[in-house]
Amino acid sequence: MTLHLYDTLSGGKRLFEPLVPGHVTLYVCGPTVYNRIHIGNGRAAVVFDLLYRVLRARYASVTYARNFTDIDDKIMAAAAREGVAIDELTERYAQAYDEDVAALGTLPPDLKPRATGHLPEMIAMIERLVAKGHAYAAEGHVLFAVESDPAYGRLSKRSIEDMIAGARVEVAPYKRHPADFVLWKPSTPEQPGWDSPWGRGRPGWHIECSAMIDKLLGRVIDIHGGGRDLTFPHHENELAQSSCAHGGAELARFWLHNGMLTMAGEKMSKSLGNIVTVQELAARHDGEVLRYALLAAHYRSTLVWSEDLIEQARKSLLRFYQLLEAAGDPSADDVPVPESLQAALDDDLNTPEAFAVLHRLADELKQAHGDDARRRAGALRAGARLLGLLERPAATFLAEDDARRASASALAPDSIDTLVKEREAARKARDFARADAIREELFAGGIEVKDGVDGPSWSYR
RNA sequence: GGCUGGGUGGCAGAGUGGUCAUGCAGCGGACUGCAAAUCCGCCUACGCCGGUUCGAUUCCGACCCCAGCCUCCA
Repeated sequence: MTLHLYDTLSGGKRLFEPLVPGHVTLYVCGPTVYNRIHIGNGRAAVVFDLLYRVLRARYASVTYARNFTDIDDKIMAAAAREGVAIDELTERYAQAYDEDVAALGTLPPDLKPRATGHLPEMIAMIERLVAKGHAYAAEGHVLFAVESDPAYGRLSKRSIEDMIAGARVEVAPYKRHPADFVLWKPSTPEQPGWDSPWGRGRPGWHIECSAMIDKLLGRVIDIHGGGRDLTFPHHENELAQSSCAHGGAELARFWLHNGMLTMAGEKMSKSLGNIVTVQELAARHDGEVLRYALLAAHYRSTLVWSEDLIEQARKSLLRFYQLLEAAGDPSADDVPVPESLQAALDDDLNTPEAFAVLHRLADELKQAHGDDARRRAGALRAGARLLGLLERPAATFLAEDDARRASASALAPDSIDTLVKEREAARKARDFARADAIREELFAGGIEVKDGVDGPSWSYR
């Protein structure tokens, strides 16, 4: 079986094979650390975590790097607002990021480079671009000259002319061309800065990724990932810088971009303010449920985020875990990933198809008995594990889900037991009107009573 | 305004030139004192208009609508 991935640059699915056989290099644009991330940011982390897992299952060695942008004007503003030092602020939110994405079931990347740790590399790359005539200094700034790169615009599929036509920003007077972008900019004495050939200053946004990729992963990496909204200008500029600095070499062999999350028809974004943080969601929902919800759509399409989506995800996982428990909760160790599921993920990470496969496996498991059921449960779990799901003991998930229902219920367990006993007594006396009234009361309180052969039992609904 | 992508059943969301996505919700039946769970069945789909074709939701063209990007953004 072969892995096919959609590449933004070539505009289609292509067979993926690493440049160096058996070893994959993956770089994903991480967060600018100045606040808590929202669930849309979480989607990117989960999507590329899934890719990481699929690659690791397939290749002997995968190096996954995800950066922290820890120098940026928004960070400076946030630090000033909160009255804390910049490094304190960035450290706090870098840790918060790690916590948030861990809650979504992501594995830590192999490398987590920070921009502030790579100033010499950035300065060196800017110097190289200046020397090659791709960049120029002006009024303390260093700018990349887009006209020096005939291929500029190829990633986002727009021409320099298009960009000028749609320009909404005022063009700085020192730019030779309106689309030229900043590689280096001067800092005032109060602003953080580093000494450079162009005076004390700080890097532009895009150069860090180019410099860190070059240093940590090599000139040409296999896969570069990030959100769709990074395609332009961030990735376009990264590509221009790196390829111009490296004599035209491609920066990445595959460019992967995940789609956006929307809330009520609009993109969830910090600037629009229509965000819901991962922290807030994780307090109310199981992280695995959130992960399932994020993977419910194909990673390239827009996903409509809603409470209903979360509830659907919870119900699916509840069903899977209940079936696993009924089958003795077998482990997936040494169980191969079902072929149909592997095929779904190998087709550009088709998670909706993968979920359909899991539900089919679950249907078959439900019909099975004994050893056959155990075997099928193991297969279900092995498939789900590749998605980073169903990795906990079933009893753990079910108990935690129950606890969440319990805390949402108005009824205390004691009074529930009392009511259930009362109802059972009424049933014995064939006072069904009374029994049903109690059932209604419990139901209203979020409790479902089930009459089994061993007597009644109840659970949160 | 420019560029890119998309419009699938109540909702979410895959996919395909002619037999099924899948999940949730809903409806009917079996089972149950009644329910729940389970099982069986049902339901309404491919924005609009043309074209290609024996046949198009799927290919082509126009149109309408939506989203993303063009400014920090996953």
